[in-house]
Formats: sequence, structure tokens, C-alpha cells
Amino acid sequence: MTQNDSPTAESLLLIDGHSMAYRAYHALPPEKFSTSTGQTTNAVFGFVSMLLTALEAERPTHVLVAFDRGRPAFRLEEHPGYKAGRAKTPPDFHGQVELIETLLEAMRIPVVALEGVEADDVLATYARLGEEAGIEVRIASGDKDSFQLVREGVSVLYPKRGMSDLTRMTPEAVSEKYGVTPAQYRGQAALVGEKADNLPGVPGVGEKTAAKWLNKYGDLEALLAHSEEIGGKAGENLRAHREAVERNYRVNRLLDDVEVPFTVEAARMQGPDADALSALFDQLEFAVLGRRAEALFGVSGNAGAASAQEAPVPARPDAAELVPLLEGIDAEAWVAVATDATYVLGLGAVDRIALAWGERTAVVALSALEPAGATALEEFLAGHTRLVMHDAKPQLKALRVSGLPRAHADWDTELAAYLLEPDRRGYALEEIAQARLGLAAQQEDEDADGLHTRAWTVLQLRPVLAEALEGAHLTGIMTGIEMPVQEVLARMESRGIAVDAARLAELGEEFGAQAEASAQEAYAAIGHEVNLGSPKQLQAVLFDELEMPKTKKTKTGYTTDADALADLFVKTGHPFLQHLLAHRDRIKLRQTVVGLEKTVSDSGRIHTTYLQTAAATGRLSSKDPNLQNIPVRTEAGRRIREVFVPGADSESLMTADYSQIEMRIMAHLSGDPSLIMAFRAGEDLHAYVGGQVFGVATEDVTPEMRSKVKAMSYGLVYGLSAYGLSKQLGIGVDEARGLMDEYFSRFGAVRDYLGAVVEEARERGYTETMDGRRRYLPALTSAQRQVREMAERAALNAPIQGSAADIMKRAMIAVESALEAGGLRSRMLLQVHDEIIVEVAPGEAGQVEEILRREMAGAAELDVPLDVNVGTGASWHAAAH
DNA sequence: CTTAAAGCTA
DNA sequence: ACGTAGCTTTAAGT
Repeated sequence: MTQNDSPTAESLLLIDGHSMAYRAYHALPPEKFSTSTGQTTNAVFGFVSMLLTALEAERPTHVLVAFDRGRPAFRLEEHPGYKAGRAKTPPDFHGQVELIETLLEAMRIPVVALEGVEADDVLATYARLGEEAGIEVRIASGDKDSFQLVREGVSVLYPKRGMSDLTRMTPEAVSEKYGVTPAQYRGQAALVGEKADNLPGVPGVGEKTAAKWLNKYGDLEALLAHSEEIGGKAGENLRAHREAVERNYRVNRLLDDVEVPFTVEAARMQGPDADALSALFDQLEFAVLGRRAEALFGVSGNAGAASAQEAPVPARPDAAELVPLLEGIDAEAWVAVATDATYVLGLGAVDRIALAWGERTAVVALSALEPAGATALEEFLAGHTRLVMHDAKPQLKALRVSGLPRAHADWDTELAAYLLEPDRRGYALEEIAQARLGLAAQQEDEDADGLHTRAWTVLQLRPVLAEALEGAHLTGIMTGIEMPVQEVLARMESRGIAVDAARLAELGEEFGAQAEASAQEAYAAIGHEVNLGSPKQLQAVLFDELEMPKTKKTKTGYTTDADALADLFVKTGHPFLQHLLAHRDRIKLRQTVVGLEKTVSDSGRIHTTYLQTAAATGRLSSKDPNLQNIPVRTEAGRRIREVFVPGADSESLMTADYSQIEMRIMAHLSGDPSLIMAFRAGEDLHAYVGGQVFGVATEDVTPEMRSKVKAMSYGLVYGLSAYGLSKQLGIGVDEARGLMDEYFSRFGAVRDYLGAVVEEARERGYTETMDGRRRYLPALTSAQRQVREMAERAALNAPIQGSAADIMKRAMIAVESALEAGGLRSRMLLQVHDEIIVEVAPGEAGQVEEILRREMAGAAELDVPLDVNVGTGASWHAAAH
């Protein structure tokens, strides 16, 4: 690691934010710097790149950035045309400046922006203050006026061509480049003029002539006093333009006595808000800059010197050596465990286990353990109460089928990283370590050396993450929700759910045959074959061949989605459309069935994997296969649910789901009296709301009114617009707006709540669930409307969806433990966001239902009841109610 | 190998 | 431009 030569010396880095951002904006092509959401980031990128370069090179102890606000009053008075010649500020520049300010806030670098004062003057003032405090001053500015500030102890970092190439302008460098001293530079600039600021100088006088004169007379005042002595055309021009020169000289003077809002000491570097910063870099899609920032800030943040240490050489104990080794580990010590676990289709295996604790590591080969060693290891992984892993769930599942049935985890660095940054795309150990410890990227392969390094890294990471959790008040969620629910999920995944494989195969055949029949009819309707699965080929048929009216545009053409096809059928009545829709429907069902068939284990069960770190709101997701999107809305789709059945020793499946949990949370969080009353009265919510909105009695609400209101209620939770509602209901925008207005006038507290949630999130930078789970949404301050509004809808939804997720997780933990404590053999198998599916052992249905109702309803204390519906049957479908 | 379009869930 | 959060499949681009 490179150290600054004089680590004790203090230095102050002053940055002219506006000039740097403006230069970056023009230096970098916008088309090469934009995010997937369309936000242009060239100025942001260039600025941050410059900033990191300056921080890396200068290692300042103090940093401050100044921005322009409004017009520079005294310069405009002097010269109304000041800067008038400049091209108008481009529209997407301002928004990028806001992004830069947000980034600086996350870096905890103070920003000074004073009304009517130019950034240069602020910097000149801080340069003087820094100098008076005996601190070295560096000024990063793209404005040459700053050269007049250069002196002993004050230098300017001026960007060359690229943004991260900064030239250091010392007194010597200024003299060499311009032939004048920094003190004379102002005079030279006044003589030469500045096109960019619309300040013309003396015609025919450039740097060289100006330097010659200034060196002869000392300074501008002396030069002007002797202007009569200067001969030739240049002398004539000087006398003719004397007033312009004097004006330039007054205008380009930087004020070093501006009233500034805080002292130099307030600019002392304190390290960034790492989570907010990381979320911003993610949003901006600055992967490389993000890593540079992590490397720059990471170590100084919270990791101690130990974090950079290399992993100790591992012990490789045989069975006999393992027993004393494990006995020698302090019961209070955190022990990191890393394995080479593999897990596929309900079958897992582990060959090697690495441990790290204190200053030691060890690697154990399971195959080489005689009974004594295996027993000791099993005891240790069961009994030690401070075990930490990274992504423990798959490893625990594999360990438990590899002779270590009681292996467990007390802490998980991946879950901690998720709670701190739930919007992150991935949580690979290497990435998290780099972000939190400033460790260099390591190679991925897990040879014998890699595994102990993984354990070592996890051990170093845990206290750093624990401190960050504490700081964000997330420790309670970590230990009270995520860790216990991880254990529950591991068990559910290992159990799997039984399927009737024969029925599954039959269904696949049936749907396949129907799909094929529809395809043939579709071909017949247009007289030729076409790949019905290709939107591109369909577009050719529909819009070119059949010349149907164009549908809504997509990135690559016109949509052929089901809504659009149904619409086209209404317009054209062409039979091709009907057969195409039927084919789509059946092929999708067949896909689902075939996909499920492939995942059935030898024991006839399907083992999904729940992802605990995939959804930014706190929800779970399910993959391989996804059992959270099994069809339910159509009759044919529900037949797939008939295939999920109780296993051999069970009598039924039981499902329990929360009734309208998100609307209940909305009622609770908003405190809306009408909504709360409706839930307390046990009313049919949508009928009740419909009555209010349409001004009729609840009993007189028609099914049509009810369905409109239902769509609106749910849409609201997601930030639905009047336009969206009108499209969904097939009504006019005005009618939709009228409905919404009426809704909000009846449930005013809901509107107030939704508005307040977004504003609070904008101020704090994150949303919170009832339990304090956070979601950072830096895009809330985006200048780009589309980006900002997307973040606003996410901010509306995250506390509600996330609170529901927290409640469900608490319920699952309670149900699992109640089933166990009751000595029951019934087992929880699946979770589908607001629903739990349990496999019921013979004779236990009554007790299981009681547990489900009690634990689910009791998982949160709301101002409205948490109703739970329960059903039982010989299949998932039959258990639905 | 990645992206887009489509469609399924809460 | 226009409702949140996910996963999987296929076609078609690189």
C-alpha cells in the first residue's frame, strides 16, 4: 500500500464543482455515458473520476466542493454581459449537478453553494482560511482565473484533456507556462481577455505581449500608468481599450472575503455513508468507479488493519488432531465456516470444510475423518454458538446430508450485506469483502487454498458488517427475522413438496396436444406456417401481411401481447388471432408443466430454492423451479395445482393465507379512520370502499363497481396514475381521475400518508418498513422525471410490500417452532408471499389449523385485525378456498 | 452469451 | 411515460 510521504501534514482539497462538472459534460460523449434507465451521466462520471483521482493522489485530510448558485452579483454590475456569450446550459446538465451533490452528501463531503456568489470566490476564501490555519491547499478547478490564487502553499489542479489527468499549477508552473508570476496572471488575463466569459481584451495582444509588458512594469496598474510609452499598433490598441482592460481586471478578481457558512475544520474527511454511496454507484451503473471508491474509502471506514491481513496458513488436521483442535477453540470466539458444498435436486454433498477463528485457519476433508473426528466436528457445528457463514443456506442443506445433520449458523455475512444494501444485484463474498474491507479481488476458484481464505474473509467481514447493521438499526431484523427464517427456509427446501408425476406427465401431453391443434388452426387461418413464438415473425404476419392496425410500440417494433391481440380481434375479427391466443395460453401451461417435471427429485418431490437476498423490498423469491408463480387464475391453470399433493405419510395439504394484508397495512400505516373501521367491522372491503366512493350503501354496490374499486385500491399501493387506471378499467382518463378524486376525498389519510412516505424517503434517502427494514432510493432526487417517478412508486410500495414480507417471515418462524414444540409431524413446505402451504400428518389437521391461525394473525400488532383464511384438501388446488 | 418480449404469481 | 416485487422461457441479437 502506498502512503503519503508526509502523513501527518494536513491538506485541504477545494473543488470548483461547477467548472469541473461542466468540463466533464463537454469532454465525455453522452451516448457513451447513460444508464439503462436513460439517465445521462457523462458529467457525473467525469466529475467523480476527477474527484477520485484527486483524492487518491493528494490524500487530503480536508475536502470541500463549491458550486455556483444564481448570478455573480458584483461581476454583473461591473459588466452586464458577463458570461452572456455562453451557450445556454444544456437541459440535462442541471440534473447531473444534483446527482453530483447527492453523491458528495453520501461521501460526507461538504458542499458550499451561496446565492449570488461564484464558486471561485468561495474557494479563494477557503484558500485564505486554509493558509491561515497552516494547511496545504489544493484547488481543483477548470477555470484559469484560479491561477491568481497560486502561491507558496496553494496550488491549482487543472484538468488536461481527459478528466482524470490533472496538472499541478505551482508558482513555478504558472511562470513557465505563461511567462508571468501568479500575482501578475490577473493582469495578463485582463489584457488578453476571456472569450468564454464574454470579456474581450486588447486586440492583437496575446499571452506573450502581455507577459512582456507586465514583466517590464511589474503589474497592470504600473503598465497602464505608463501606457503612453508603448509604441506601435499594440500600444495604440492598449490605450484604446484601456477601459475594457480595467473592467476585466475588476471582474476577474477573485474575492477571498466571502462570508462562508462554516470553518475549514468542518471539511475534515470523515469517511462516507458507505451504504448510501454504494446504492448510488449501483444506480449510476458506475462499477469501476464504485470499486475505486470502495478501495479509497473502504479501509479507512471501519475495517481495522487486521482486515488487510492475509489468511493464516491453514492447519490440515487428521481425525486424531481435529478433536483437540476443536476443543481448543474458545466458546466465545466467532468461528467462520466455509464449505465446498454442492446441492442439486434435493441431493447435496460436502467434501471439505474450512474454519477460521482468532488468528488461525484449518481445512478438514470430510472423507478422511474417522468416527471420532466426525463426531467432534458434528458436535462443534451443532453446539458452538458463534458460527458465521456467507450464504449459509445451501451449505447447511449439504452439510446435513453429509454426516453433519445438526450443523447450523448463527450469523450470515450475505444476509447482513443484503439488509444493508437490498438493491444490490449480487452478494458474492469477493465483492462484499472488497466493498467492506477494501480487499483486492481474489480469484474465484476454490482449491484447497481458496476455501480457508473464504472462511478467513468471512471472519474479518462479520464485525464490520455487524457494526454497519448496528448503525442502521438493522441488528434486530438480522437476528430476529433473517437468521431464523433462513433456518426455516433450509428445512422447507430440503423437505420439498410431493407431486403426482403421472398426472404431471398427462397434463403436459394434454396441453401440448391442445397447443399443437391451435397452432394448426392458426396456420390454416393465414394459409402458411409461422413461428408463433416469434414476436418478430408475428409482426410480419399481423401488420404487413394482414395489414392490421398498429399496436403499442415496443423497443423493437409493435407489441403482440395478449391485450393487444384481444384488441385486434375486436377490431378485425380475424380468426388467426383467436387461435394464436389459444396457442399462447396452452404453450405457456405446457412450458410450466414440463419445467416442473424436470425438477422432480428421485423421491418424487420438488425442492424449490428460496432466494432470501433477491427482492429489494424484503420479500422472498423462488427459483429452480419458481413455485411462487404456479397458475391459479384460469381453470386449466388450476389443474396444475392439482398435481401438488400430500406425501406418502400425510393426509392432506393445508393452505393459510392473509386476507388483503397489504391493504390492512395501508390502513394501519395511514391511520385512515374509514379504512380502519371497515376492516374492524369485518366488511367486504372492496364493497365497502365502493359504497363510499359511489355514494351508495355497501349492499347496493354492484359487482362492476366493486371490481373497479378493487383495481383502484391495489393500484394505489403501487402508485397507479389516472392514465393507468383508465387503461386497466377500459374507461376514460377523466372518469378514472374522477374515481380517484372521490376515493381520496373519502380516504384522505391514505393520500396524506402516500405523500408523506415519498417526501420522507426523499429527505432520508431510504424507506422503512414497520420493522425498520430499509430500502435506499437515491433516484428520488433524480432530475430526470421518468427515473424519479419510478423511484417514487417504489418508495410508495416498499414500506407496504416490505412490512407484509416482514410479518410473513415472523409468522413462518413462529409456525415452524409451534409445530415443532407441539410435537407434531406436520411440516411447512411452501410460502407464496401471503400464503403458507403445510403438509398435514394424519390426525393433526385441527392442531395445525389452530397454529396457523394463531401464529399468522399474531405475527404483528396492527390497528386492524390480520385475518387468515385456511383450507384443506388432497391437493394444493383442493386446499384453496 | 446477453437482451427483449411475453406471461405467470402476490 | 403512464402500477410494485419477482422468475422462466423463447427468439434473436451479439
